[in-house]
This record gives sequence, C-alpha cells and structure tokens, in this order.
Amino acid sequence: MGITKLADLIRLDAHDAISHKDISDYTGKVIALDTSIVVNQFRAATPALSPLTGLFFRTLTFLEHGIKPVFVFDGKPPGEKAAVLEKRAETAGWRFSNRTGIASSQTKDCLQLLRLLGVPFIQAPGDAEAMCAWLVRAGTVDAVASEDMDSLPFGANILIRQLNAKKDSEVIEYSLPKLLQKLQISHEEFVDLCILLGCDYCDKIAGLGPRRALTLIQKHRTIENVVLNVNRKTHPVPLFWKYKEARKLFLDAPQIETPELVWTEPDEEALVKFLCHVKYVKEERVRSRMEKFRKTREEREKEKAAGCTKQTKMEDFFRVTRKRGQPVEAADSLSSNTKRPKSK
DNA sequence: ACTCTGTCTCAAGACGCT
DNA sequence: TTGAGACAGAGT
DNA sequence: AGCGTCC
Repeated sequence: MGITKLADLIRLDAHDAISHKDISDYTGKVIALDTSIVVNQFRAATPALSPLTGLFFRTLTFLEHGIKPVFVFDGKPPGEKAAVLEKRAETAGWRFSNRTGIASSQTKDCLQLLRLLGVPFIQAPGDAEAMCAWLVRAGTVDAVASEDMDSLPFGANILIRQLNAKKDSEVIEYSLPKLLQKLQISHEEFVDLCILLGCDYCDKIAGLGPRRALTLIQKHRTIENVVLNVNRKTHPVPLFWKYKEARKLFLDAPQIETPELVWTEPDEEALVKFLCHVKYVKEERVRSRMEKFRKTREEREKEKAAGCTKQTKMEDFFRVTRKRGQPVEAADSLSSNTKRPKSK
C-alpha cells in the first residue's frame, strides 16, 4: 500500500524536506487522520482485541496535547483501486471488499466513539488519503498524520508520521514544498514520479526503481517523455497501462464541501456506557484514563492562563533547542547501523 | 559499480506494575 | 496481515 | 526499561 520506496527516496535525495518534531509542537493544530490506517494499526498490533480502545486512548492523548484531530473515513474506493482491494481481500479470506462504501459495524463503532469523545469526523467521497490532503490544501486542517506516503502526491503540504511516538524526535514531518524544491520538480511531475515508483492505482514499469525513475523524471518531466526515452526492450511498458487515470486521481480534488468542524468535551458517562456496558471494557480502565485526561487538561489551562505573553517566546525557545540537537541525525546517514530508527 | 528484485525476518499499541 | 531492513543474486 | 495484560 502507498508509495513504499518514496520514504527512502526522500531520506536520501531530499533530506531537507524532513524534520524531526515532538508531539507538543502540534499544540493548537488541526490534524486530519485516515481512520482506516489508524484502526488497521491497532488490529495488526493486537488482533485479538478491539481496536476501539486503542482509538480511545490515542485520541485522548492528542486532545491532551491540545491537538484537534479530524478523523476521515474511506468512501467508495475508485475503480482503479479495485484490483488491489480484490487481491487483498482474497488473501485475507474476506469475501466482501468494500465496493459500496456502506459502513461496517466496526466503522459504526468508531463513529460512535468519536461522537462521544466530541471529535469531528468526515466521510470522504472516495479515498480518505485524498480527502485528508484536500483538507490541507483548502486550509481546513494544518496537516495530515498518516503512516503511508500517499498524502504527498495527493498534494498535502505537510505530512506527519509516527505522531503517536512516545519518544522525542521520532515524530517525522515531511514538507511537500521543500521536497519539490529540493528535487526541482513540479507537483504534476512528482505525481508522475510516484506512479513510476509504484502506487495502488496502476502498474509500474518493471525494472525501473527509485533511482532511475527520479533521474528520468528530472530529465524528461513527464511519463510520456520518459517512455519515449527509455529502452523499451529492457523496460517494457505494461499492457493497458492506466497511468493517466492514476494521475487524474492524484491531481483531481474530491468534490465535497468541507463541513464546519467542532470539538466538544468528551462525555465520560456516555463513554463508560458504550465502552464498558456494550463493548465489555473494564470500567476502571476507562475511568482512570479519563481522570488523567482531566488532570492534564487542567494543567494546560493553568499554563495558558499564566503565560499569555510568554507563550510565543516559550515556543520559539523550544524550537531552537530542538534544531540545535538535530544535526546528530544527519551525520549518521552513512554509518553502518543495523537498527536505523532506534539508534541514537 | 550501480540498480532493481526477490526472499527472509521481525515488529507492529497503550497501559500499569515492578 | 503489512512494511521496513538486510542480504543475495541478476541485470544495466 | 522490562514485561504481562487489555478484550
């Protein structure tokens, strides 16, 4: 799923587009999340239990940091993606791939949970990633947080990965403008690059990896020109290649009006009723988490009230210290580390 | 020498107690 | 299950 | 930090 080798390409060829952040850097920001990605993470990590509790805990963590989350739900997947979905559903033993866009019971549970948490959600007409990116472009949200890179070709200026990371500097922010500037290509050319790398919407040219794809796009600017200038015998173009349709999906914004987003206080009693009495979560767990939530919220309110004038200065201070501590990472890139993300 | 592909392996969330 | 890292092997 | 439990 996604554009797998894109993360590596950015790390190697456009490192300037990456910055390491902390979750507290996003206080006050509105951030869109692809719900299916989040839920799938919880399902993969703990297949035995419900992803609802994970969603509950993580959302509260966001709120504690003053982040305003918006959860985006997948709609009807575009026809081009059907092939991928069918294959995935088949191997998973699933008999129904979601062609209709009708909410499953799991989806309804998520909606209910978010409603009780007072967090807004949006039903995307098609791909949730596309909708998230559009929300950024429209200025409705500040950034999109996701684990796969699709948002970038969809046009999201800011993509955040690992926003849930506990440790500092493991939150990674990608800047699309910086990326395009560094690679010296336009957004349209970047979309063509992503198609060549391999996306969910069409085949790729076998034998063309990230290295050559980037060079070719930088030289010839479009897929059409790349095809004309590549050895067709060693790199045969796929039959019935739907690259134009894929390109259109990335570039055309989903047509939907963005509703007004409202955040309200979580309804603790209703949450207990839902999670504990319907979903059999231990009440103590929900209660204690809510208590911690209220506490950190009070702390935050106190801080805000105490230092209105100092607020900006404080943020600037933290920003500077983080930038100073950062070049340590860059010097690392050529060393032979076996464990890349975990090593300091 | 460099690039791409295939195969393998492993870890993946969040909490609370020690 | 999927994705990312390490490695071996074939191709340019 | 490490480890068992959550459902």
